[in-house]
Amino acid sequence: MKKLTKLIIADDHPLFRKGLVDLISTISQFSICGQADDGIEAIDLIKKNNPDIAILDINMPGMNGFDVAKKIKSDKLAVDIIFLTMYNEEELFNKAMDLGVKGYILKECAVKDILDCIISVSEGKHYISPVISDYLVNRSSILNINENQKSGIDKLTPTEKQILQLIAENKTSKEIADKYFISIRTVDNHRMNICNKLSIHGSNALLKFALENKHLF
Amino acid sequence: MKKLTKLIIADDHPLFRKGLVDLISTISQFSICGQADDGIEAIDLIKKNNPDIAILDINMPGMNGFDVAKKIKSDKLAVDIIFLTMYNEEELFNKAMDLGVKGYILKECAVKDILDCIISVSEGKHYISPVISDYLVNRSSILNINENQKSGIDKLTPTEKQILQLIAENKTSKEIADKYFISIRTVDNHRMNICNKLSIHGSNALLKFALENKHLF
DNA sequence: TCACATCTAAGTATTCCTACTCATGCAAAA
DNA sequence: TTTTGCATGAGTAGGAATACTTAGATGTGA
Repeated sequence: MKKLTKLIIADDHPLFRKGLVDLISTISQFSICGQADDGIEAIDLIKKNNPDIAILDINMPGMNGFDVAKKIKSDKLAVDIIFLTMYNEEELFNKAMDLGVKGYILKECAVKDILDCIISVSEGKHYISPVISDYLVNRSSILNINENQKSGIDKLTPTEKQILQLIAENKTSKEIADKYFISIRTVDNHRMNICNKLSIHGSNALLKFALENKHLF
Repeated sequence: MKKLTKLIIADDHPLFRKGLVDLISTISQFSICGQADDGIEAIDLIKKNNPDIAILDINMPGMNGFDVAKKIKSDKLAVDIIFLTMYNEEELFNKAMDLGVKGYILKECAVKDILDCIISVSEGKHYISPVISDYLVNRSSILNINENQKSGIDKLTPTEKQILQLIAENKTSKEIADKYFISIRTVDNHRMNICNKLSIHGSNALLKFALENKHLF
């Protein structure tokens, strides 16, 4: 016999909430012990009903999902969090990860995925929306389009790439020069040539570029 | 009736390869049309046998998995790639994503996960090892330990956080000063105070910190 | 052989950031 | 009320990166 898992749901769209409730109700293992319109209500419900899992919409009036997750963390409430969101932005996803969220699914996901997520989390596992995986993957194609065409790392010579690598590793021009037994002025010239080839300008432009794109070379 | 999916396997550990072959052979849908000891052999096999999926170990002598994936991409070979690796490092994972790899699993994964991965990819979907998801999630705890205790962003005043934010957005001290109608010297002082509170030193140290940690504030 | 790319190096100037010290005004807390 | 924290501003110094120019050495391919 399965252990009963108690859930609360917080979402400011009543219709969506109803759909979710209906979906979860089809599984006898789950019991919904509360529904909230916003984050503040959600926190109240969690403290009152002590659910195992809280399904939180990120975008809510007043306290949003992140605020609720922070509150749960700071108050050390024993509840696992699932974020349910419309946005698949990397920033949001990373923030959620940093808050220790157990599940992260997009509203556009298939019903099966949403159920899978709740089941996984109820079993103590993590679950991240397949679309997010796809997103992480597809990031490559976007990046490749942007960067193969726009930034043209391809245009760099081997030496230039090597130097760019070291810049990304926090090395100064002097350190690079010492490492290869060449003059700082040579490194300077390479830096300038790289800047020109990549069409980047301004203070510390190369460092910024190198840090943001080091996964590409 | 299911369509037959042809695979090739490249791994420099014969024993592991045998285990994998035996595992895959239990599923009639799959047919292994080649095995390779290293990357060069893998490329040959792919060109000769035209498989649907190539399962590549990242760590191989000569051409490694990344080299093979690059070659596949540059030669526009119509084969989906699954990376099978011992290392769950974020850098490697991100690089794999950027190469358009369809599946990414760790050797430590359960047999079921490995099969799930192959099946998913054969169905045209992506599959990323659950351990990687866990890794992405657990990164938070590591980060939180490292950064709540070590870096102490908490110690910063609101103004200092605001300035740090702008630094992360590529603003120079002058731009920040202009934006808030304050003197550059004031911004300078804030920068120095931030550096001291975070115990960071060196050229462009703040910019580096801001870029690497902007997801935290 | 000639042209071209690349690596090497130096000159000069400017801007930006770091580092440290000193000082004033304000508001909240002790 | 005095102290403390914070925001504000300036002086001075030096290190580092950008920006632009010129130029010798080397190797490759046409």
